[in-house]
Amino acid sequence: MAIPSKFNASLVEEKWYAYWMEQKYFASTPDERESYSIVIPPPNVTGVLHMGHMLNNSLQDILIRRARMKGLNACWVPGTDHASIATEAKVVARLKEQGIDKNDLSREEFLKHAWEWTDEFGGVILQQLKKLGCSCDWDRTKFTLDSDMYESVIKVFVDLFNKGLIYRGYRMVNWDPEAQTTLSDEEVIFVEKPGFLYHIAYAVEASDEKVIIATTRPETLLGDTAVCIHPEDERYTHLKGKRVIVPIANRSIPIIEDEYVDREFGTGCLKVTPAHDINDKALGEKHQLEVIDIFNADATLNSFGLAYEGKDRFVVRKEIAKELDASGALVKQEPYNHNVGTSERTKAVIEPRLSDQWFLKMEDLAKPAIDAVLNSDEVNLVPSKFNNTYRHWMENIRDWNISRQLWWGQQIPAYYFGDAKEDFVVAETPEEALALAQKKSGNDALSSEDLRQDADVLDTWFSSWLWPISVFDGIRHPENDEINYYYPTQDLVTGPDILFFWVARMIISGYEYRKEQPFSNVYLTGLVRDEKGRKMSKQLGNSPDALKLIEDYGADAVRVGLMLSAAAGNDLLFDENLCQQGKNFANKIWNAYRLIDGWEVEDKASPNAQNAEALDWYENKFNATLSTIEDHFEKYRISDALMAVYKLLWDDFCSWLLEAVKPAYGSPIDVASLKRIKVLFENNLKLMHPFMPFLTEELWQHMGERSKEEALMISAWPKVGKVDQASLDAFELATKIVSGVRNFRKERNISHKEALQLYVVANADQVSYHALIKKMAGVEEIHWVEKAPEESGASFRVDTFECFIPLAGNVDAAAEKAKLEEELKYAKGFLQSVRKKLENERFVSNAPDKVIEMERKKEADALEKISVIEKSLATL
RNA sequence: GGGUGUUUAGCUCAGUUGGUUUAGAGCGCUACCUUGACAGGGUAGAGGUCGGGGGUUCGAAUCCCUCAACACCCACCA
Repeated sequence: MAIPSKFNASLVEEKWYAYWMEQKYFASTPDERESYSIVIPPPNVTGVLHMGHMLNNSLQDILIRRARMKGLNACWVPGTDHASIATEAKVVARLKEQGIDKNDLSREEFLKHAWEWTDEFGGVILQQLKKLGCSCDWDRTKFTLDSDMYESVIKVFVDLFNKGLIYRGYRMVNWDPEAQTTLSDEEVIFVEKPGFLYHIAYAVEASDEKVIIATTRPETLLGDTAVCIHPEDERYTHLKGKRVIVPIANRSIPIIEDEYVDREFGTGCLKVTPAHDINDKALGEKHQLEVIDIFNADATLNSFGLAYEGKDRFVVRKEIAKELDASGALVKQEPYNHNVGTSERTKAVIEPRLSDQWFLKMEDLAKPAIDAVLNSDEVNLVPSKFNNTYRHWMENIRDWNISRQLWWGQQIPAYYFGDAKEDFVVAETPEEALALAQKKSGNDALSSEDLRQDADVLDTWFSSWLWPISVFDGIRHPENDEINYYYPTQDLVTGPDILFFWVARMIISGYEYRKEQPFSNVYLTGLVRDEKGRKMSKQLGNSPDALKLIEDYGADAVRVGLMLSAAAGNDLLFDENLCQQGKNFANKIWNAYRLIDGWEVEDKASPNAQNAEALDWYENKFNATLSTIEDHFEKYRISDALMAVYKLLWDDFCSWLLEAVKPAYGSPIDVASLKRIKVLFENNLKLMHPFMPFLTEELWQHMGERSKEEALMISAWPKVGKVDQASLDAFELATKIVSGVRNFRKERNISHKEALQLYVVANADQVSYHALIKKMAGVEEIHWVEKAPEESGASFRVDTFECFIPLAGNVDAAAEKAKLEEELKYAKGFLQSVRKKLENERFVSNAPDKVIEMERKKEADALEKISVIEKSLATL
């Protein structure tokens, strides 16, 4: 059967994926084997596969496939996240296109639209992961809003509330006026924006004097309830106890004193707006100031905005500046760059706002999670440099604002039954809530009609922080077989950008609800950047279409391309050339198979010398490499592991082994050698399979008739065999001789086809792999001699052995001499550097014996080499 | 402002507690070869005073100090 000379990925990928699925190879159920589980970082349900997903899911697939082959019960749980803000924003935008305003809909109507959207686009990303070859147990696919997952979240909320860890607080929060919801601190991105520092004069009451304050937000002066000076600022001492008039508003407010004021900044005089600035709020509380909130939820001004009511904050800023200028109150307006908080999702400028929110107390919860990473090593961050970042955040952790003013999410299970602040109960169901409310109010007549559930939903992360537990239903049924079997999971692969959002919180919930870490290792990938080092983004348009890449290069090639430059924790500069390299590699392996497959077989022939030598060596080399690969995997050096496989296959297997055993054209290979080669090739395929699942499965099936139970993906990972280091060293010497001869040919333009005679000044038993040297170097005969023959020819040196090749034609004596002299110069220089050390008494007396011994050996070798070169020079 | 980390060949990176030949890999580059697996191939080669300066040591890419550039995280002074 003719096999095409190029590997065509598109012809095999779908076939094998379907086959693996049919055979249920991805599925896992608890059994007597040891478990190995990974939970996927759930992508947004409406998301589309991008390079970051490709990277971390390739990594997860590599880990899970290897574990599976190692005989562990491997389980990779896939799923998606409802991503409350992002999804709700998309749904709102879509409704807007259809001419529907969210505010005109009831909660139920809106949720119906949101579910329609989810059903339509949701899970596309999971289908895309299949194209990449991901071996997830799809039967276990979870969605954070599935009813069981929803229930788990509610149960946890109620539990934490009952433990006194969740509380309701009137706090200043980050308000996104566009999404009209609260954001956690982590969702606020500070961006440096150009603005102005406005110097505004406030008239001192009952005086002609004015006091100048500096602000970047003149529009908030309508909410001012004090002006603050530093108590020891002599410039303002005379103003203590006086009052000033707020321009425009014409209100009288007090001058207060606080050391919070930085005397160096601006005018050293600060206006205080407790409703709209976190620091001002603190000042306001301290000095018991009035709070005037001037904004509506959409950041337009409310009735406190007076004439500006209904206008947007940024419009008002300009107009107020104008009005102040007109009245002479605007003293100065200088350009000033400052950091402005913006919403991660909507990019809107955040408005600090006071409102009722739900909070989770974090300090005590965080303690076991700090210990797990920093002391007990129950959770291991890879690379460990993130430990410091983790510590810093965890030790300064603040209470988590978990409520969001959205509809898409788990609705907070708090039920209000009266108007007083404490007239509410928290319960898993409305029925339980009613009972609790009746009890709390002492009013048995209270009916479900009288209960009003909190309108807010929970932060998305409040459901995903339970992910490793809830996917195994460990919240609702803490003793079920699955959670007991699969939890804790082993490895988590994700980006460092969600170390706090998600990873830290999962560790926290793990200890709170399972008394155990959720995973042992966290592999933190880097960001995928483009070849110029820029972050990939839609705006820049520099993010390649992930699916197009798979189409163009094949999934295996893209996986290899990504892994080649993906050291843990380091950003990777993605270059499409890497996919090309992956594709070339796939093709190389494909052709290695074609070669083996095309050989004629001779039943009777017994292995010739170089076949036996080469095969023995490769078995050895394979084991040595496997052992380093295992070491790389243990340290999560995945790209190093791949590189080791890459070199084993390309250099050792193809360039040395196959070239060595390749029969002459038209000649057959002996059956024994071929059999060994095939076994070795199959072992190679196993090592490559986690990286290139499709190609390897295809070739595995070509290797022979296989029954269904013999798919490569469930075959046994090779075990590290014995490594004979001396034999590997001997092979290396042989390859150096081969290289020497090749070099010799190249320098003199001697064709590879022309057979040469090789003289080596050595005993035959000092060098191994004679047959292999002859074949690979195109040498007809190796002569083991005591001294180079005195005839026309040229020499070269390998280690301390002199090699000589006679040449019938003219030898360029001058060129040979120059070359030898160059070599001599190097050897002498080297000798000198070694001797410098050895002649240093302090070195000899202080350095360990082993080091000195090594230096002496270097010296002896150099001396011998020098003498060999000098002898050669003399004969010229 | 505080913190963490990075800086080694043209590019992307290794270099494990300072010492196995005056630094390694992959890609790229150069020359040549190649009509019997693969031109997406082969063989060989060039290319680095390990960011600058100082120090410790018999010995430093590796440890210490200092400077510089870059990256990320945290906080945020109106």
